[in-house]
Amino acid sequence: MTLNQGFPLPAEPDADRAGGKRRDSRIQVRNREKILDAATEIFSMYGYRGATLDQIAGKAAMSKPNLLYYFSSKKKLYLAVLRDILEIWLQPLKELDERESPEREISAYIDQKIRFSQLYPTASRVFANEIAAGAPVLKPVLDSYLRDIVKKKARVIRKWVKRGELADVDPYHLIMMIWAVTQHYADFAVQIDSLLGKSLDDERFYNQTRKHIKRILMRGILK
Amino acid sequence: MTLNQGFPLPAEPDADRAGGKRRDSRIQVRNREKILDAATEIFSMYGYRGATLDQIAGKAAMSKPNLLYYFSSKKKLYLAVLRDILEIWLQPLKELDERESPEREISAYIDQKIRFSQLYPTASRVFANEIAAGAPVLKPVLDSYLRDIVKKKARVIRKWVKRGELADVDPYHLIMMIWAVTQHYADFAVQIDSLLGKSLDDERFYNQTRKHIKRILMRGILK
DNA sequence: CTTTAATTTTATCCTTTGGTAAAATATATC
DNA sequence: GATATATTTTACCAAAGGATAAAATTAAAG
Repeated sequence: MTLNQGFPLPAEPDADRAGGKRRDSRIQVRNREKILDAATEIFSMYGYRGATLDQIAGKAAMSKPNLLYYFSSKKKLYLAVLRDILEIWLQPLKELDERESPEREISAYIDQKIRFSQLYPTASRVFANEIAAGAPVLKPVLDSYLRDIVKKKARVIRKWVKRGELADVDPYHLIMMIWAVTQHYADFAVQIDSLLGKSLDDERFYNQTRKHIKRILMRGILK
Repeated sequence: MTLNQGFPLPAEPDADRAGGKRRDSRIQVRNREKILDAATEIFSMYGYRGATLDQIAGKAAMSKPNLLYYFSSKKKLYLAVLRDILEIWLQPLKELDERESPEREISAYIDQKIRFSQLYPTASRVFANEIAAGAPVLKPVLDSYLRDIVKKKARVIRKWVKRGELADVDPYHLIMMIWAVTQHYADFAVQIDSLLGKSLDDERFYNQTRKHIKRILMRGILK
């Protein structure tokens, strides 16, 4: 199943690495990573427009011009962040396999999505922010790439339904329910912390959440 | 059941209406409303920090100083928007009534939430943005007011479980699943439009979505 | 029609922000 | 350790953004 040829965002026309020849030096790699982490966090809170390079530079513990040495513009930095996110966000869906049982496959899918929310809550929020802003950058990806994958996977689910292994559910709505519920725990982490004093970082809470989501959803869709 | 005494956000210390005595004139009311609508839309896309008064004024078809005549600062405007949202956002949950059957009550609750997503998708996104930003304004509300309501309603759900009218679900997770799924259709409307070419504005799609969500969730939680 | 108060516009201020230039410093290689 | 290259710092700039002042206009009341 080879659809995973690289991430479908405009390959940065180089430029992004403002520096010179001796590429990928130790310090280069480390600093780019530091910046991407900081940027993800700040973008996740304030969105593209609301984030400032000063904030990001601050969080990455370097000066703004220094940051701009690694990513020559705010836009390029944002694209780099989105590209990283998209890659890991898309992966799990691609793996739904009709030859396996829906019970096993959907269960595994939910596991992967909730794991993503646990591991990359900020990434999830950057994504949510981008969508809320009208997906100015990701729109083309949603309209083509994601659309195709989802369509393909909807067919898989439909096949399960036809085979009688699954209740008569609409594949698209099912996929979106899974996205909604799993992402919620990342996107609304602050709210959840206010209400329960818990987060997915807490391994006990993580497992309780995971099992609970699966229990309700699986009961809801299995025959 | 009187908990609904006014919205729990700091009552703006007047000031907000910059003008003089003859309050609530026709034009006053109309313009404040125009501004609140425009602000909700812009805040919903870019969050508090990312939104600009120029954009909002533009959308409200007036000049920035004119806007500031009605709301004396960006912060005050944001508070006014949040206050409106919170009020309608909180209402439905308050209505869960243990004396009725869970089937009926939860079904009605889902209906109200999805209706909210249909009627006020921008409001939903402003809320989501505020949470993503760390709830700088709403934190106190989440920590006190919302917390109390949810705790109270969790008790209602727990009672249903004890009575054997509901499967053994965790009340908090159930509430959050409902929030997650219903809000998703507002918060990720752009994504849904990309994937399905549909929105809740489409009455057919709205009903299909509503029924589908309810079918899966109710199957998942009813005995 | 005046007069008074409410609304809108114009001009302007100060701060923040994304970005650049160039000097200074550190790092690697010979 | 000298030289070339990579990295960081310092100083700045132009545009955008929130906000204010005061003049100009419009609407209400008598």
